[in-house]
Amino acid sequence: MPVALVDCNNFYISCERLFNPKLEGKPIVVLSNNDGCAVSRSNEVKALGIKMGEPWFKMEQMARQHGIIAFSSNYTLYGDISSRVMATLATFTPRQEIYSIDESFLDLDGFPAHTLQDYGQKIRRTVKRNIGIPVCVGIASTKTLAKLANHCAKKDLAGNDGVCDLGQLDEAQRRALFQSLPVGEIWGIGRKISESLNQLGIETVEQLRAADPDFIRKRFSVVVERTVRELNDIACIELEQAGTPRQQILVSRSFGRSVVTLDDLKESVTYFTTRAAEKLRKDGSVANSVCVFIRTNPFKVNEPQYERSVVVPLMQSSDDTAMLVKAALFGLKHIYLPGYQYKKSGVMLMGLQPKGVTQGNLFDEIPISDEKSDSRMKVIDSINRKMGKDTIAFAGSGTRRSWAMRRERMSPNYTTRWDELVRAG
DNA sequence: ATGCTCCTGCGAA
DNA sequence: CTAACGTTCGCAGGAGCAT
Repeated sequence: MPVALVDCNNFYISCERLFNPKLEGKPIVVLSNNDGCAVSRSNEVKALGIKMGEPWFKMEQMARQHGIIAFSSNYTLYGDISSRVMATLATFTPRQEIYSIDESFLDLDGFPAHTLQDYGQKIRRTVKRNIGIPVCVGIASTKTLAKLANHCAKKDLAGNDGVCDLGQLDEAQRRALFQSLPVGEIWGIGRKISESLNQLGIETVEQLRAADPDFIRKRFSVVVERTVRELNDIACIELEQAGTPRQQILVSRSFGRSVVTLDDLKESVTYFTTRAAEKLRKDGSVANSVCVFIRTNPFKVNEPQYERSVVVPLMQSSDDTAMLVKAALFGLKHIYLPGYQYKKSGVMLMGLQPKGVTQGNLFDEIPISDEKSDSRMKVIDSINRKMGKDTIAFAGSGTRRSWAMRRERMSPNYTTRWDELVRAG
Protein backbone atom coordinates (compact mmCIF):
# COMPACT_ATOMS: atom_id res chain seq x y z
CA MET A 1 0.00 0.00 0.00
CA PRO A 2 2.57 2.68 0.85
CA VAL A 3 4.27 4.35 -2.10
CA ALA A 4 7.21 6.76 -2.19
CA LEU A 5 7.78 9.60 -4.61
CA VAL A 6 11.45 10.49 -4.92
CA ASP A 7 12.12 13.83 -6.61
CA CYS A 8 15.54 15.33 -7.33
CA ASN A 9 16.04 18.82 -5.92
CA ASN A 10 16.41 21.48 -8.64
CA PHE A 11 17.54 18.63 -10.87
CA TYR A 12 19.20 20.43 -13.79
CA ILE A 13 20.92 22.85 -11.40
CA SER A 14 22.18 19.92 -9.32
CA CYS A 15 23.55 18.27 -12.48
CA GLU A 16 25.47 21.42 -13.42
CA ARG A 17 26.88 21.71 -9.91
CA LEU A 18 27.98 18.09 -9.88
CA PHE A 19 30.86 18.89 -12.23
CA ASN A 20 31.51 22.44 -11.16
CA PRO A 21 31.40 22.70 -7.38
CA LYS A 22 32.23 26.40 -7.54
CA LEU A 23 28.57 26.85 -8.49
CA GLU A 24 27.54 25.73 -5.01
CA GLY A 25 25.77 28.53 -3.16
CA LYS A 26 25.61 30.75 -6.25
CA PRO A 27 22.41 31.87 -7.98
CA ILE A 28 22.01 29.77 -11.14
CA VAL A 29 19.30 29.20 -13.73
CA VAL A 30 19.07 26.64 -16.50
CA LEU A 31 17.24 27.94 -19.57
CA SER A 32 14.85 26.15 -21.93
CA ASN A 33 15.66 25.55 -25.60
CA ASN A 34 16.79 28.65 -27.46
CA ASP A 35 17.87 30.06 -24.10
CA GLY A 36 14.25 31.15 -23.74
CA CYS A 37 12.85 30.66 -20.24
CA ALA A 38 14.00 29.50 -16.80
CA VAL A 39 13.30 25.79 -16.41
CA SER A 40 15.40 25.09 -13.32
CA ARG A 41 16.37 27.52 -10.57
CA SER A 42 18.76 27.25 -7.66
CA ASN A 43 17.36 28.13 -4.23
CA GLU A 44 19.27 31.41 -4.39
CA VAL A 45 17.43 32.32 -7.60
CA LYS A 46 14.06 31.28 -6.17
CA ALA A 47 14.78 33.55 -3.20
CA LEU A 48 15.19 36.47 -5.62
CA GLY A 49 11.59 35.91 -6.70
CA ILE A 50 12.34 34.66 -10.22
CA LYS A 51 9.49 32.45 -11.38
CA MET A 52 9.53 29.15 -13.16
CA GLY A 53 9.12 29.73 -16.91
CA GLU A 54 10.15 33.38 -16.76
CA PRO A 55 11.75 34.51 -20.05
CA TRP A 56 15.45 35.21 -19.82
CA PHE A 57 15.26 38.64 -21.43
CA LYS A 58 12.81 39.75 -18.72
CA MET A 59 15.13 38.75 -15.89
CA GLU A 60 18.38 39.76 -17.54
CA GLN A 61 18.53 43.11 -15.78
CA MET A 62 18.05 41.43 -12.43
CA ALA A 63 20.52 38.74 -13.42
CA ARG A 64 23.26 41.30 -13.98
CA GLN A 65 22.44 42.96 -10.68
CA HIS A 66 22.73 39.76 -8.63
CA GLY A 67 25.32 37.91 -10.67
CA ILE A 68 22.96 35.14 -11.76
CA ILE A 69 24.72 32.52 -13.87
CA ALA A 70 22.64 31.09 -16.74
CA PHE A 71 23.14 27.80 -18.57
CA SER A 72 21.60 26.49 -21.77
CA SER A 73 19.94 23.16 -21.07
CA ASN A 74 22.17 20.15 -21.66
CA TYR A 75 19.74 17.25 -21.97
CA THR A 76 22.45 14.78 -22.86
CA LEU A 77 24.04 15.38 -19.47
CA TYR A 78 20.76 15.41 -17.53
CA GLY A 79 19.56 12.23 -19.19
CA ASP A 80 22.74 10.41 -18.32
CA ILE A 81 22.68 11.49 -14.66
CA SER A 82 18.98 10.63 -14.51
CA SER A 83 19.52 7.03 -15.57
CA ARG A 84 22.16 6.63 -12.85
CA VAL A 85 19.80 8.01 -10.20
CA MET A 86 16.96 5.75 -11.43
CA ALA A 87 19.19 2.68 -11.36
CA THR A 88 20.13 3.42 -7.74
CA LEU A 89 16.49 3.94 -6.77
CA ALA A 90 15.56 0.64 -8.39
CA THR A 91 17.59 -1.16 -5.72
CA PHE A 92 15.15 0.05 -3.06
CA THR A 93 11.97 -1.52 -4.41
CA PRO A 94 10.69 -4.47 -6.40
CA ARG A 95 8.43 -2.14 -8.43
CA GLN A 96 9.49 1.24 -9.77
CA GLU A 97 7.73 3.74 -12.01
CA ILE A 98 10.04 6.26 -13.67
CA TYR A 99 7.66 9.17 -13.88
CA SER A 100 9.89 11.85 -15.39
CA ILE A 101 13.54 12.73 -15.85
CA ASP A 102 13.86 13.60 -12.15
CA GLU A 103 11.05 11.70 -10.42
CA SER A 104 10.30 8.10 -9.57
CA PHE A 105 7.56 6.29 -7.69
CA LEU A 106 8.68 3.33 -5.57
CA ASP A 107 6.23 0.68 -4.42
CA LEU A 108 6.85 0.05 -0.71
CA ASP A 109 4.07 -2.46 -0.24
CA GLY A 110 4.87 -4.84 2.61
CA PHE A 111 7.44 -2.58 4.26
CA PRO A 112 6.62 -2.12 7.98
CA ALA A 113 5.01 1.31 8.51
CA HIS A 114 7.28 2.40 11.35
CA THR A 115 10.45 1.84 9.28
CA LEU A 116 9.48 4.01 6.31
CA GLN A 117 10.81 7.30 7.61
CA ASP A 118 14.27 5.75 8.12
CA TYR A 119 14.05 3.99 4.78
CA GLY A 120 13.42 7.35 3.13
CA GLN A 121 16.52 8.76 4.81
CA LYS A 122 18.52 5.79 3.59
CA ILE A 123 17.37 6.45 0.03
CA ARG A 124 18.45 10.09 0.31
CA ARG A 125 21.87 9.23 1.73
CA THR A 126 22.53 6.56 -0.87
CA VAL A 127 21.64 8.69 -3.89
CA LYS A 128 23.67 11.59 -2.50
CA ARG A 129 26.68 9.37 -1.83
CA ASN A 130 26.60 7.33 -5.06
CA ILE A 131 25.55 9.98 -7.57
CA GLY A 132 25.90 13.28 -5.74
CA ILE A 133 22.36 14.43 -6.44
CA PRO A 134 20.18 15.64 -3.53
CA VAL A 135 16.64 14.23 -3.46
CA CYS A 136 13.53 14.52 -1.31
CA VAL A 137 11.21 11.64 -0.47
CA GLY A 138 7.45 11.74 0.07
CA ILE A 139 5.69 8.65 1.41
CA ALA A 140 1.96 7.99 1.66
CA SER A 141 -0.80 5.53 0.83
CA THR A 142 -1.53 6.78 -2.72
CA LYS A 143 0.45 8.36 -5.54
CA THR A 144 -1.39 11.67 -5.21
CA LEU A 145 -0.63 11.81 -1.48
CA ALA A 146 2.99 10.76 -2.05
CA LYS A 147 3.38 13.71 -4.44
CA LEU A 148 1.91 15.98 -1.79
CA ALA A 149 4.18 14.49 0.88
CA ASN A 150 7.15 15.15 -1.37
CA HIS A 151 6.12 18.78 -1.64
CA CYS A 152 6.02 18.95 2.17
CA ALA A 153 9.44 17.35 2.40
CA LYS A 154 10.87 19.90 -0.05
CA LYS A 155 9.36 22.84 1.82
CA ASP A 156 10.26 21.24 5.14
CA LEU A 157 6.67 21.68 6.29
CA ALA A 158 6.84 18.83 8.78
CA GLY A 159 10.39 19.48 9.97
CA ASN A 160 11.72 16.16 8.78
CA ASP A 161 14.92 16.74 6.83
CA GLY A 162 13.98 15.85 3.28
CA VAL A 163 11.63 12.97 4.02
CA CYS A 164 7.91 13.22 4.74
CA ASP A 165 5.82 10.16 5.58
CA LEU A 166 2.19 11.21 5.87
CA GLY A 167 1.49 7.88 7.58
CA GLN A 168 3.31 9.13 10.68
CA LEU A 169 0.85 11.98 11.22
CA ASP A 170 -2.16 11.59 13.46
CA GLU A 171 -5.55 12.80 12.25
CA ALA A 172 -5.27 16.27 13.78
CA GLN A 173 -1.78 16.87 12.39
CA ARG A 174 -2.83 15.72 8.96
CA ARG A 175 -5.85 18.01 8.93
CA ALA A 176 -3.80 20.98 10.08
CA LEU A 177 -1.27 20.33 7.32
CA PHE A 178 -3.92 19.93 4.61
CA GLN A 179 -5.68 23.09 5.77
CA SER A 180 -2.46 25.01 5.23
CA LEU A 181 -1.96 23.82 1.64
CA PRO A 182 -3.71 25.45 -1.36
CA VAL A 183 -5.54 23.05 -3.74
CA GLY A 184 -3.18 24.08 -6.53
CA GLU A 185 -0.40 22.09 -4.86
CA ILE A 186 -2.20 18.85 -5.64
CA TRP A 187 -1.00 16.69 -8.53
CA GLY A 188 -3.54 17.08 -11.35
CA ILE A 189 -4.98 20.36 -10.10
CA GLY A 190 -3.54 23.03 -12.37
CA ARG A 191 -4.28 26.69 -12.88
CA LYS A 192 -7.73 26.41 -14.47
CA ILE A 193 -9.17 23.80 -12.16
CA SER A 194 -7.75 25.66 -9.14
CA GLU A 195 -9.63 28.77 -10.21
CA SER A 196 -12.88 26.89 -10.71
CA LEU A 197 -12.52 25.14 -7.35
CA ASN A 198 -11.86 28.48 -5.66
CA GLN A 199 -15.09 29.81 -7.20
CA LEU A 200 -16.88 27.00 -5.39
CA GLY A 201 -15.19 27.93 -2.12
CA ILE A 202 -12.74 25.04 -2.24
CA GLU A 203 -9.38 26.59 -1.56
CA THR A 204 -7.39 24.14 0.56
CA VAL A 205 -6.32 20.53 0.16
CA GLU A 206 -8.46 19.67 3.19
CA GLN A 207 -11.57 21.17 1.55
CA LEU A 208 -11.07 19.15 -1.63
CA ARG A 209 -10.41 16.01 0.41
CA ALA A 210 -13.75 16.50 2.14
CA ALA A 211 -15.67 17.26 -1.08
CA ASP A 212 -18.33 14.91 -2.50
CA PRO A 213 -16.68 12.80 -5.25
CA ASP A 214 -19.93 12.52 -7.26
CA PHE A 215 -20.38 16.27 -7.26
CA ILE A 216 -16.75 16.76 -8.29
CA ARG A 217 -17.17 14.32 -11.13
CA LYS A 218 -20.27 16.07 -12.44
CA ARG A 219 -18.74 19.52 -12.09
CA PHE A 220 -15.26 18.58 -13.40
CA SER A 221 -14.23 15.15 -14.63
CA VAL A 222 -13.48 11.60 -13.63
CA VAL A 223 -9.83 12.64 -13.25
CA VAL A 224 -10.58 15.14 -10.50
CA GLU A 225 -12.94 12.64 -8.89
CA ARG A 226 -10.08 10.15 -8.67
CA THR A 227 -7.92 12.86 -7.14
CA VAL A 228 -10.49 13.35 -4.37
CA ARG A 229 -10.53 9.62 -3.65
CA GLU A 230 -6.76 9.44 -3.64
CA LEU A 231 -6.66 12.27 -1.09
CA ASN A 232 -8.79 9.95 1.08
CA ASP A 233 -6.31 7.07 0.96
CA ILE A 234 -8.18 5.19 -1.79
CA ALA A 235 -5.66 4.24 -4.47
CA CYS A 236 -7.10 4.86 -7.96
CA ILE A 237 -3.96 5.52 -9.96
CA GLU A 238 -1.91 2.43 -10.73
CA LEU A 239 1.86 2.28 -10.61
CA GLU A 240 2.88 2.13 -14.27
CA GLN A 241 5.96 0.11 -14.96
CA ALA A 242 7.90 0.54 -18.19
CA GLY A 243 6.71 -1.43 -21.17
CA THR A 244 3.84 0.28 -22.92
CA PRO A 245 5.33 2.08 -25.94
CA ARG A 246 4.22 5.59 -26.81
CA GLN A 247 1.22 6.31 -29.01
CA GLN A 248 2.77 9.26 -30.80
CA ILE A 249 6.19 10.84 -31.22
CA LEU A 250 6.62 14.57 -31.61
CA VAL A 251 9.82 16.42 -32.47
CA SER A 252 9.55 20.18 -32.80
CA ARG A 253 11.67 23.21 -32.04
CA SER A 254 11.45 26.94 -32.16
CA PHE A 255 14.18 28.27 -34.44
CA GLY A 256 17.10 30.34 -33.23
CA ARG A 257 15.89 33.04 -35.63
CA SER A 258 13.00 33.29 -38.02
CA VAL A 259 13.15 31.56 -41.36
CA VAL A 260 11.48 32.46 -44.66
CA THR A 261 12.41 30.01 -47.40
CA LEU A 262 10.97 26.61 -48.18
CA ASP A 263 14.53 25.26 -48.35
CA ASP A 264 15.26 26.18 -44.73
CA LEU A 265 11.96 24.67 -43.59
CA LYS A 266 12.72 21.51 -45.56
CA GLU A 267 16.03 21.22 -43.73
CA SER A 268 14.43 21.55 -40.35
CA VAL A 269 11.61 19.12 -41.17
CA THR A 270 14.10 16.56 -42.50
CA TYR A 271 16.19 16.89 -39.36
CA PHE A 272 13.20 16.58 -37.00
CA THR A 273 11.81 13.60 -38.90
CA THR A 274 15.20 11.90 -38.64
CA ARG A 275 15.24 12.36 -34.84
CA ALA A 276 11.62 11.18 -34.57
CA ALA A 277 12.34 8.08 -36.66
CA GLU A 278 15.23 7.18 -34.34
CA LYS A 279 12.90 7.32 -31.35
CA LEU A 280 10.36 5.24 -33.26
CA ARG A 281 12.85 2.46 -33.95
CA LYS A 282 14.12 2.58 -30.38
CA ASP A 283 10.54 1.88 -29.25
CA GLY A 284 10.31 -0.93 -31.80
CA SER A 285 7.27 0.68 -33.41
CA VAL A 286 6.10 1.71 -36.87
CA ALA A 287 3.97 4.74 -37.83
CA ASN A 288 1.04 4.84 -40.23
CA SER A 289 1.01 8.61 -40.78
CA VAL A 290 3.15 11.72 -40.44
CA CYS A 291 1.90 15.13 -39.34
CA VAL A 292 3.89 18.26 -40.22
CA PHE A 293 3.27 21.76 -38.91
CA ILE A 294 4.82 25.20 -39.37
CA ARG A 295 4.04 28.45 -37.61
CA THR A 296 5.10 32.05 -37.32
CA ASN A 297 5.99 33.71 -34.01
CA PRO A 298 2.75 34.38 -32.06
CA PHE A 299 4.58 36.77 -29.73
CA LYS A 300 5.25 39.17 -32.61
CA VAL A 301 1.78 40.66 -32.69
CA ASN A 302 2.57 43.17 -35.42
CA GLU A 303 3.73 40.58 -37.93
CA PRO A 304 1.37 38.58 -40.16
CA GLN A 305 0.57 35.26 -38.52
CA TYR A 306 0.24 31.88 -40.19
CA GLU A 307 -0.03 28.40 -38.75
CA ARG A 308 -0.90 25.20 -40.51
CA SER A 309 -0.54 21.47 -40.18
CA VAL A 310 -1.33 18.47 -42.33
CA VAL A 311 -1.49 14.73 -41.77
CA VAL A 312 0.05 12.57 -44.50
CA PRO A 313 -1.06 8.93 -44.39
CA LEU A 314 1.53 6.34 -45.42
CA MET A 315 0.74 3.63 -47.94
CA GLN A 316 2.16 1.23 -45.43
CA SER A 317 3.30 1.61 -41.81
CA SER A 318 7.02 2.21 -41.65
CA ASP A 319 10.01 3.02 -39.43
CA ASP A 320 12.29 3.89 -42.34
CA THR A 321 13.71 7.40 -42.12
CA ALA A 322 13.68 7.84 -45.90
CA MET A 323 9.98 6.96 -46.18
CA LEU A 324 9.01 9.18 -43.28
CA VAL A 325 11.07 12.13 -44.56
CA LYS A 326 9.45 11.76 -47.97
CA ALA A 327 5.99 11.94 -46.45
CA ALA A 328 6.91 14.86 -44.20
CA LEU A 329 8.35 16.92 -47.08
CA PHE A 330 5.30 16.14 -49.20
CA GLY A 331 3.14 17.55 -46.42
CA LEU A 332 5.40 20.57 -45.96
CA LYS A 333 5.14 21.56 -49.63
CA HIS A 334 1.39 21.36 -49.27
CA ILE A 335 1.14 23.80 -46.35
CA TYR A 336 4.02 26.19 -47.07
CA LEU A 337 3.15 29.76 -48.03
CA PRO A 338 5.91 32.20 -48.98
CA GLY A 339 6.18 35.61 -47.36
CA TYR A 340 5.95 34.66 -43.70
CA GLN A 341 8.56 34.73 -40.93
CA TYR A 342 8.47 31.17 -39.65
CA LYS A 343 9.59 30.55 -36.09
CA LYS A 344 8.81 26.91 -35.49
CA SER A 345 8.21 23.64 -37.27
CA GLY A 346 7.55 20.13 -36.10
CA VAL A 347 6.90 16.55 -37.10
CA MET A 348 4.58 14.10 -35.39
CA LEU A 349 4.59 10.36 -36.07
CA MET A 350 1.11 8.98 -35.50
CA GLY A 351 -0.78 5.73 -35.51
CA LEU A 352 2.08 3.88 -33.84
CA GLN A 353 1.96 0.09 -33.67
CA PRO A 354 4.48 -2.46 -32.45
CA LYS A 355 6.60 -3.51 -35.37
CA GLY A 356 5.87 -6.98 -36.70
CA VAL A 357 2.21 -6.95 -35.78
CA THR A 358 0.36 -6.70 -39.07
CA GLN A 359 -2.73 -4.65 -38.63
CA GLY A 360 -5.96 -5.22 -40.41
CA ASN A 361 -6.07 -6.17 -44.03
CA LEU A 362 -6.24 -9.93 -44.52
CA PHE A 363 -5.92 -9.53 -48.28
CA ASP A 364 -2.83 -7.42 -48.13
CA GLU A 365 0.14 -9.60 -48.95
CA ILE A 366 2.75 -6.87 -49.01
CA PRO A 367 5.43 -7.73 -46.42
CA ILE A 368 5.34 -5.28 -43.54
CA SER A 369 9.05 -4.70 -43.43
CA ASP A 370 11.82 -4.63 -45.96
CA GLU A 371 14.99 -6.34 -44.79
CA LYS A 372 17.31 -4.07 -46.72
CA SER A 373 15.83 -0.99 -45.15
CA ASP A 374 15.93 -2.63 -41.72
CA SER A 375 19.62 -3.41 -41.75
CA ARG A 376 20.49 -0.03 -43.27
CA MET A 377 18.64 1.71 -40.43
CA LYS A 378 20.31 -0.47 -37.81
CA VAL A 379 23.78 0.45 -39.05
CA ILE A 380 22.99 4.17 -39.13
CA ASP A 381 21.44 4.09 -35.64
CA SER A 382 24.38 2.29 -34.13
CA ILE A 383 26.99 4.61 -35.65
CA ASN A 384 25.07 7.70 -34.59
CA ARG A 385 24.62 6.32 -31.09
CA LYS A 386 28.35 5.80 -30.67
CA MET A 387 29.73 8.82 -32.52
CA GLY A 388 27.13 11.53 -31.93
CA LYS A 389 23.74 11.90 -33.50
CA ASP A 390 24.79 13.68 -36.68
CA THR A 391 27.66 11.46 -37.78
CA ILE A 392 25.51 10.05 -40.55
CA ALA A 393 22.74 12.39 -41.60
CA PHE A 394 20.26 12.31 -44.42
CA ALA A 395 20.99 14.63 -47.31
CA GLY A 396 18.46 17.38 -46.95
CA SER A 397 18.83 17.87 -43.23
CA GLY A 398 21.39 20.48 -44.27
CA THR A 399 24.70 21.73 -43.03
CA ARG A 400 23.90 25.44 -42.82
CA ARG A 401 21.22 24.99 -40.18
CA SER A 402 20.33 28.64 -40.19
CA TRP A 403 17.33 27.62 -38.11
CA ALA A 404 19.40 25.98 -35.36
CA MET A 405 18.60 26.63 -31.70
CA ARG A 406 20.45 29.23 -29.77
CA ARG A 407 22.51 27.53 -27.08
CA GLU A 408 25.08 30.05 -26.10
CA ARG A 409 25.57 28.99 -22.51
CA MET A 410 26.24 25.29 -22.72
CA SER A 411 28.20 23.39 -20.13
CA PRO A 412 30.36 20.54 -21.48
CA ASN A 413 29.02 16.99 -21.93
CA TYR A 414 30.99 15.74 -18.94
CA THR A 415 29.66 12.21 -18.91
CA THR A 416 29.18 11.34 -22.56
CA ARG A 417 32.01 13.03 -24.45
CA TRP A 418 35.64 12.43 -23.46
CA ASP A 419 36.88 15.36 -25.55
CA GLU A 420 34.59 17.78 -23.76
CA LEU A 421 35.52 16.45 -20.34
CA VAL A 422 39.23 16.99 -21.04
CA ARG A 423 38.58 20.51 -22.29
CA ALA A 424 36.62 21.26 -19.16
CA GLY A 425 39.40 19.99 -16.95
C1' DA B 1 -29.72 5.69 -29.94
C1' DT B 2 -24.98 4.19 -30.40
C1' DG B 3 -20.34 3.94 -31.69
C1' DC B 4 -16.50 5.72 -34.08
C1' DT B 5 -12.82 9.49 -34.96
C1' DC B 6 -11.02 14.02 -34.61
C1' DC B 7 -10.07 18.02 -32.12
C1' DT B 8 -9.43 20.83 -28.04
C1' DG B 9 -8.31 21.75 -23.33
C1' DC B 10 -5.79 20.61 -19.45
C1' DG B 11 -2.02 19.10 -16.70
C1' DA B 12 2.64 17.54 -15.85
C1' DA B 13 7.68 17.80 -15.89
C1' DC C 1 26.53 41.98 -32.99
C1' DT C 2 21.24 41.20 -32.48
C1' DA C 3 16.92 39.74 -30.79
C1' DA C 4 15.07 37.68 -27.47
C1' DC C 5 8.67 33.58 -24.45
C1' DG C 6 10.02 25.39 -24.13
C1' DT C 7 8.98 20.47 -25.48
C1' DT C 8 6.61 16.18 -25.27
C1' DC C 9 3.12 13.18 -23.75
C1' DG C 10 -1.48 11.24 -22.23
C1' DC C 11 -6.25 11.60 -21.03
C1' DA C 12 -11.07 13.08 -21.08
C1' DG C 13 -14.86 15.07 -23.10
C1' DG C 14 -17.38 17.19 -26.73
C1' DA C 15 -18.28 17.79 -31.67
C1' DG C 16 -19.23 15.79 -35.79
C1' DC C 17 -20.03 11.91 -38.53
C1' DA C 18 -21.85 7.32 -39.88
C1' DT C 19 -24.93 3.69 -39.08
